[in-house]
Amino acid sequence: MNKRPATLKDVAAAAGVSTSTVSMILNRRSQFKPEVEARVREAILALNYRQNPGARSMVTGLFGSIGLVVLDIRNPHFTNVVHGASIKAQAYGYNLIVVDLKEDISHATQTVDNLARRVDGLILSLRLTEEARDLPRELGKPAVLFGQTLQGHFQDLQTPSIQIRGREASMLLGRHILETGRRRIMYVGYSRSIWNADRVGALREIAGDAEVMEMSVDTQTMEAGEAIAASIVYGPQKVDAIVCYNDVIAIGLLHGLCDLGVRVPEDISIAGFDNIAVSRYVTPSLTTVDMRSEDLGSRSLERLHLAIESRDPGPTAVLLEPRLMVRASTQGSAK
Amino acid sequence: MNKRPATLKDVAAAAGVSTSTVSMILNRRSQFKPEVEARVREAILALNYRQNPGARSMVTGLFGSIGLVVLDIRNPHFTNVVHGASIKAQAYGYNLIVVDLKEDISHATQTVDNLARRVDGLILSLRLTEEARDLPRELGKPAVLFGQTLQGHFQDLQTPSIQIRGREASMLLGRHILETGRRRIMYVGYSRSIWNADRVGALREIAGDAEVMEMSVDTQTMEAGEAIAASIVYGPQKVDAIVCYNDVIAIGLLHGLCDLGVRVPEDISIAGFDNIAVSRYVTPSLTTVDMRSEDLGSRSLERLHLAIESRDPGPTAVLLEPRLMVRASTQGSAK
DNA sequence: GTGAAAGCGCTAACAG
DNA sequence: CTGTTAGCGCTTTCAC
Repeated sequence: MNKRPATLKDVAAAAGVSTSTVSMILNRRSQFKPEVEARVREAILALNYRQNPGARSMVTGLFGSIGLVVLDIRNPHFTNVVHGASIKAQAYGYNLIVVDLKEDISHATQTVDNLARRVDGLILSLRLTEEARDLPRELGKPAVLFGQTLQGHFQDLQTPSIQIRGREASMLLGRHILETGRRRIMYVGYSRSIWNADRVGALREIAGDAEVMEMSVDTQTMEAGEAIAASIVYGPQKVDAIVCYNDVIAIGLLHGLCDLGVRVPEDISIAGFDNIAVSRYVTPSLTTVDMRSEDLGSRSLERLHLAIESRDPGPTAVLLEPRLMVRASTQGSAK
Repeated sequence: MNKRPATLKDVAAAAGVSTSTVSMILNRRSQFKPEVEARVREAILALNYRQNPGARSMVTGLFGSIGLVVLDIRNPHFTNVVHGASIKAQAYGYNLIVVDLKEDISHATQTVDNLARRVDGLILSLRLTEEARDLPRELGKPAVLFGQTLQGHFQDLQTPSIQIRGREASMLLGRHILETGRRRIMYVGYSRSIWNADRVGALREIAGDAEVMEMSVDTQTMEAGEAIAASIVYGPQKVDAIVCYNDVIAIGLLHGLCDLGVRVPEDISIAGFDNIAVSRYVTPSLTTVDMRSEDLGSRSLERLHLAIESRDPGPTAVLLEPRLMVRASTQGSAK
C-alpha cells in the first residue's frame, strides 16, 4: 500500500508530540502522561508504524541480530547446530542470520567481515581459517567459536569457544570397536578437515596391536562414501571394521558395502561421528558418537549472549563430552 | 584493534579530498584524476576501511540481502531449498538471511514483517499464513513464494511463485504403485500441511477400484513415522502399500515396519515425497518423488533478483515438474 | 572533476 | 515529563 512506510516523524506529527517523545515511549520505560502515551500508541497503530531497524542500529550500534557461519548447511550436523542456536536466538530475541560457506573456506574472511558489520556478534565454526576466526576480535565484535577440540591448538584461543572433545570421541568409538574383537580397522577420513589427524591419531593410540589403516574422501557426501566402498572391499588390505569421518560418509559407505554383498556388521562393522537423526534409521542402524550438535549451537548462542549483554567474555573454552551411541552396525563380535 | 572502524570521513581526510569524492570513487565509475583515485585507494587500504552497509542502506534503501523463510531447517527438503538459493545468492552478490520457523507459523507475520525491513526481497514458503504471504506486497517489498501447487488456490496469487506440481507428483507415485499391483494403499499424511488434501486427493482420483486409506502424524520426524508403524501393521485394515507425506516420515516408518518383521516391499511397499539425499541410502532404498527442492530455492532467488533489479515482477507462477524416482521400496509386484 | 551541504530515520544528551 | 538539537556514516543533488 503505502510505498513509503510511516516514520517516527509522521507518528510524532500525528500525535502532536516530538519525535523524541515517541522514541522514548517506544524504547525506554520512562513514564509519560497516560494521555500522551495513549495518543502516541494510537498514532502508531493508525499509521501502521514500524521502527526502521537500520536507522536504529546506526545510532545505537546494536543490531538485534547474530550471525552464524556454517561450513555446509546440507550436513545435518550443521543443521542441528543451526537449530540449537535458532531456538536460543528466539528466546533472547535475536535474529539469527545463517550463512552457508558450502565447504569453501577460501572466502571465509570476507564473509565474516561482511557479516560482522550487520550483527551484534558472531558464531563461527572452528574449522574456518585462522584469519577468519580472529577477525571478530580485531573488529571488536563478540564471537564464539564452535567445533571440535584440536590437540595442541584450541586450548588458548583468544575467543570463547564451545568445543566437543574430539579425541575422546574417537577413543570411545575405538574402544568399543576393539571390544567387539575387531583388529583391522579402516579409518575413512575427510581430507579437508583439520580434525582428521585427531580422529585417526586417537584411534591409533588406543588400538594397541590392532591395525589402523587410512583412506579418505574429499567431499562430505553419501555418494563419496558409497564410491569408496569398492576400494575397501577389493583393496589389498583385509578390513573388519570401518570408522568414518562422519555419519554422512558412513551411511553412503554402508550402502556401498551392502551392494557389494558385504554383511554388516558380520563381515565388517562400521561407525561414524555426529549422530545425525537418520543414523538410527539406516539398516543396520549406525553406531556413532553423538557430537552434541544441537548443544553446540545453543551453548554458543548463550555464550555469545553473555558476551553481548554483560560484557563478560573471557576467552573461556567450554568442553562438551561426546556420547557413544552403540547400534547394530557394530554389534556382535568379529569372525 | 581499532575499536572504532575507519569511516568515509577518515578516508577523505587522509586522502585530502571530500567525502563525496571517496563515495563516488567507491560506488560509481565516474572518472577521476588517476592521481586522486590512487591517493584515495591508498588511504582506504591504509585505514583498512570498509563501507558501513547500514548507513548505506539508510540512504539508498538497498540492503544487498535477501530473506528466506523456511518452515523447518532440519527437514532436508528445506535445507536443499536453502542450498539452491544460497548458490544463486552468492552468484548475484546477495547476502542470504535464513530464518527458520521451526514449523511454528503462528509468528510468521511478525517474522516476515521484521525481516522485510532488513532485506531487498523475500523468499517465503507458500505454507505460511495468508497474512504473512501478503505482507511483502503491502510493504512494497519484492517477494517470491515457493512450494507446492494447491488445487483451487495458488493459481492467481498476487505474488510471483515457484511451484512444484503437487497433484502430478501424487499421481506419478500413485500410478506407479498401482502398476505394481497394490490395491490397498495407506496414505500417511502430515496433519499440519495444507498440501495433505491434494496429496491424498490426487491419489484417490487415480486409484480406481484400489482402496486409499488415511492416517496422519503431527510432527514431521522419523520418530513420528516409526511410531505409527504398529498402528498400520496391527490395525484393522490390510495394507499393501504406504505413501507418506514426505521422505522423512517414510524413512521412519520404513524402519518401524522392518522392526515389526514386515518385509518391504514384499509385504508392503512404501514411498515418500521430496527425494532427500538419504532416501537412496536406506534399506530398501526409498521410492520417492523428486520435488525439486534445490531448484525451488535457486529459481526463487533468480526470480526475486529479477523483481529487485529490473522491476519486472508480474505475479507469474512457474510450475516445476516433479520426477518419480523408483527404487527398491516399491519394486516388484504384490502377493 | 570535486566539494559543500542536505538529509535517510532514529536516538540521546541537554534544555526547558 | 517533553521538546530541541546534534549527529550515526553514507549518498546525492547542486554549485563551483
